[in-house]
Amino acid sequence: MKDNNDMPGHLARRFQQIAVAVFLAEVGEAGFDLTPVQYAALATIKANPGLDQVTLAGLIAYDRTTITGVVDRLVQKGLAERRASPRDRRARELEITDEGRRTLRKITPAVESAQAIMLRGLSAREGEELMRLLRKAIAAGNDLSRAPLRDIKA
Amino acid sequence: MKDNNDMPGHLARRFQQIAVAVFLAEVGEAGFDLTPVQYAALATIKANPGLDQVTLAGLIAYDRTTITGVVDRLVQKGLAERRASPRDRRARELEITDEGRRTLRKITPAVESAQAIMLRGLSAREGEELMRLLRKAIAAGNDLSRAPLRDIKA
DNA sequence: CGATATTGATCAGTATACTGACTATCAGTA
DNA sequence: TACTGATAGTCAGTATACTGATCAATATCG
Repeated sequence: MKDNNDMPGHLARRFQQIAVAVFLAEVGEAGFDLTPVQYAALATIKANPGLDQVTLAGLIAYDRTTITGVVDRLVQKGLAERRASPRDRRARELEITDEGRRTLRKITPAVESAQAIMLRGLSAREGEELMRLLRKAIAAGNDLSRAPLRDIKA
Repeated sequence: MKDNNDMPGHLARRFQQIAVAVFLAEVGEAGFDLTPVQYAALATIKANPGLDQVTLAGLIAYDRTTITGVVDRLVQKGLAERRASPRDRRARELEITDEGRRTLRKITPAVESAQAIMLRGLSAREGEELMRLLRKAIAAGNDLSRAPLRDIKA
């Protein structure tokens, strides 16, 4: 039988598990309580003020049913605001708060240090190559998950 | 600000997400209802008859609190058995059932096809290189998660 | 031997992810 | 305009993962 170590699926799970643990450890040591998912959502809200939840989900490849809870927690922590859209009464517009901006700014060193720690077993060249291969595999499989990455609609 | 695509953590999450979706789709089409996690656990039980839950968790790098539920579901589906250990009354010995063996045998083609689909954007050489780099990064970060990979105790 | 530490398993609580269903709303068309 | 289809958001239910706690049993050491 094939070993676990020959299964890309198993390696994917394991690497992700380590990535999350490292992120939480670094960010926690810096005094913040933010998950990788919450961080990415908050950074994306800041970069795209007023976007709705479906667009946010598409930009970071989250499921639309997951994004509800993530935004709930960002709002509850005072980092983001959710308000009804004036143009589409189904949609909610998302906005980062000043507190959210402050948090993002102060948390950045911890986030970048976490990304480095995840790759600490690899040389700089290998780290680049790993990211290139992941990007390529992900691009080819983007539509295979329920939550594909999507551009902002024109 | 750094793009998501430059963050190994984000790429890890995305690749894993696709890997799980592909696994469930392939296995589902083959007529089985087994998650990647359940599959790995069942295959490991088969390869190590009579092992206890902590050892199982270590062999596939699962958290010990997660393994309880996974084994619950394997038992509930009739694929594995959990019984008290005669040597250590705290421990549960795990055994695969005939039904579990049959399922493993019949599911293998779907599992292997899933592993191929995950890498379909890459050449064979690139796929090998991706796995090598993941293994290397994982080895260096093994102890950073709460559920590190562990050998069977001597 | 007895006190202490460790270990195997489980539980409660929280946070992703997903399936599938549902409501409200909007868009396009006959 | 009425009908149809699509879309935004949410909810209930299930399955990983983790934190931290607890209980029972074993191991270790003075």
